[in-house]
Amino acid sequence: MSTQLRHKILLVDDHQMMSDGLKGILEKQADFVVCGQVFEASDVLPTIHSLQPHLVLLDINLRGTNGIDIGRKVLTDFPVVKVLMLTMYNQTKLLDETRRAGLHGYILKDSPTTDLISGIRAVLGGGKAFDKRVQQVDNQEDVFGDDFARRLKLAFREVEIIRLIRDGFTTEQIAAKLFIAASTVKTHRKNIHSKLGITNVVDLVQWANKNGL
Amino acid sequence: MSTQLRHKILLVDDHQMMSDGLKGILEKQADFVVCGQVFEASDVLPTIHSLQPHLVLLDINLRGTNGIDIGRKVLTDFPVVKVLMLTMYNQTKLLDETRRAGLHGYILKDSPTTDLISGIRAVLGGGKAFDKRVQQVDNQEDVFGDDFARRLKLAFREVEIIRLIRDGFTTEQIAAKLFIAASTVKTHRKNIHSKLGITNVVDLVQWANKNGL
DNA sequence: AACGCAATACCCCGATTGGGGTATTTTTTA
DNA sequence: TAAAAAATACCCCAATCGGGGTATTGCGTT
Repeated sequence: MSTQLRHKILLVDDHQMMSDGLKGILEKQADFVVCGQVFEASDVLPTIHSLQPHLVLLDINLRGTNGIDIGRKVLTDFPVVKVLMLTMYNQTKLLDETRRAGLHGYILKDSPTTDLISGIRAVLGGGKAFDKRVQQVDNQEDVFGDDFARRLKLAFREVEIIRLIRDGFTTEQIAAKLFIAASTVKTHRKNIHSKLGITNVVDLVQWANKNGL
Repeated sequence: MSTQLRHKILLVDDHQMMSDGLKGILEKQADFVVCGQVFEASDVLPTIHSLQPHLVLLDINLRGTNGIDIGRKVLTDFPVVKVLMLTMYNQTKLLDETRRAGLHGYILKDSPTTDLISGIRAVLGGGKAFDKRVQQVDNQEDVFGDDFARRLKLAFREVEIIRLIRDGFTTEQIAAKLFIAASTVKTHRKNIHSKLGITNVVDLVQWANKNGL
C-alpha cells in the first residue's frame, strides 16, 4: 500500500512508553501510519501544522493542562483534523464535555485494542466514537465524579487563576500578570472557593494537583 | 533464534492498551518474548507459576492493591524471578520502598523506551535498574539550594507540622491537634520557611508533595 | 560543666487571605 | 433579542499568615 493512501495519525500523550506502545499497535494496521508523537501540550499545534495529520489521538490527562481544552484549540485552528480523546477516566461529565467541545470521540485507555482501532476507523470515516461503557459504570465509580463536576463549572479565567495560585503567586502578582485589578482576582478567588467547596489556599493547591490543572 | 534462548517476560498492568503497547515494544527485541499479560493483581502469582517467566514487569499503580506489595510476594514465592517496577510516579519515597523490598528495579513510565530495554537487560543480567531521574529531582533541587541537606535539618516536629499544613489545617487547628500553643506552631512555621528557603504556604505544600512528605 | 539543639512560648506589626456584599460591562447562549 | 454567564471592580472587616525579635526548658554530646 502506498504512503499516500495511509491515514496519518498524531499521538499526544505525556507518557512516552504509552505513546510508543500505541504506535506499535496502530502501525500493525496497514493503512495507519503514526506520523509523529508529541509529549507536551505546547507542541501540539505547531506539530499539527508541520505534519498535517488526519487524526490526533489526544490524552485528556496532560501535565499542566487539560486535553479537552487543547482539543478545542485544534478544532478551531485545523477544522479538518479529527480529534479523538483517550483517557483513563470513565466519567460521563468528561465525555459530555468532549462531545460539547465538538470533538470526534472519547475512548477509554483500558479498552480492548480492537475497540480503539474500530473507533479510529469510525472517526476517519466521518463518524463519532464515544465509548459505550462510560454511561454504564458511571454510577458506581464516582471517585473523580465530584471533582470533575466541579471542574466543569469553572470559567476559563478561574482555571487560569487557579494555575497561578498553584504556582505560588499572590493575588497582587496575579493581578499584575493578567493586567486586571487585585480586587478582581479576589472576586475570582472567592468564586473559585465557593464552586469547589473549599476555604483556603492549601486545599485549592491540592485540588489543582489532584485534577491536573 | 530458538524459543528456549529467549527471555520470558510477564506483563502486569491494569491498562490493557499500555500492556499491549509494551508487548509490541519488547517483542521488537529478538531475545525477548512476552509470555503473558496479567490485568488483575490476584492473577499474578498463579500466572507466574504456570508460565515461569524470567522477569515480571509490574505496574505500581494497580487497581485495589499496591504493586510493591505484590512484588514482595513474588520474591518470596519465586526467588529466582526478577521483578521490575514500572510507574508514572517520580517519587524518591516509592523508589526507596521498592529498593528496600529487594525488588530489582524502578523505571518511570515516561522513560525513553531504550532506557526500559537496557534496564530489563541489566536486571536479566543479574543487576539492578533504578531510574536515575528519580534521584535527579532531588539533586535538581540541590542546585537551587541544597534541598536534601535542608531536609535532613528538619526536626521531627517540623516534619509533623509540614504534613498537617499540607493536609489543609490552619495554625490554630494544628496547635489543638498537637496540644501545644498556636504561637509555638507559628515558630515552627517560621523555622520551616527559613530552612526550606520559601515564603508562603503554597510553596510549602508543593515542596511537601514533591518530596513525598 | 558547657555546648548544641529541639521544642516550647511569647511580643509586635505588616502582608495576605477569606468571605459578606453590590455593581457594571462584555460575551455567550438560548 | 432577551436572558444567562463570564469578567471586571469596588466596599468592609475578620481571620490567618509572614517575619523580626527574645526566652525558657530539657536532653543529649563532648
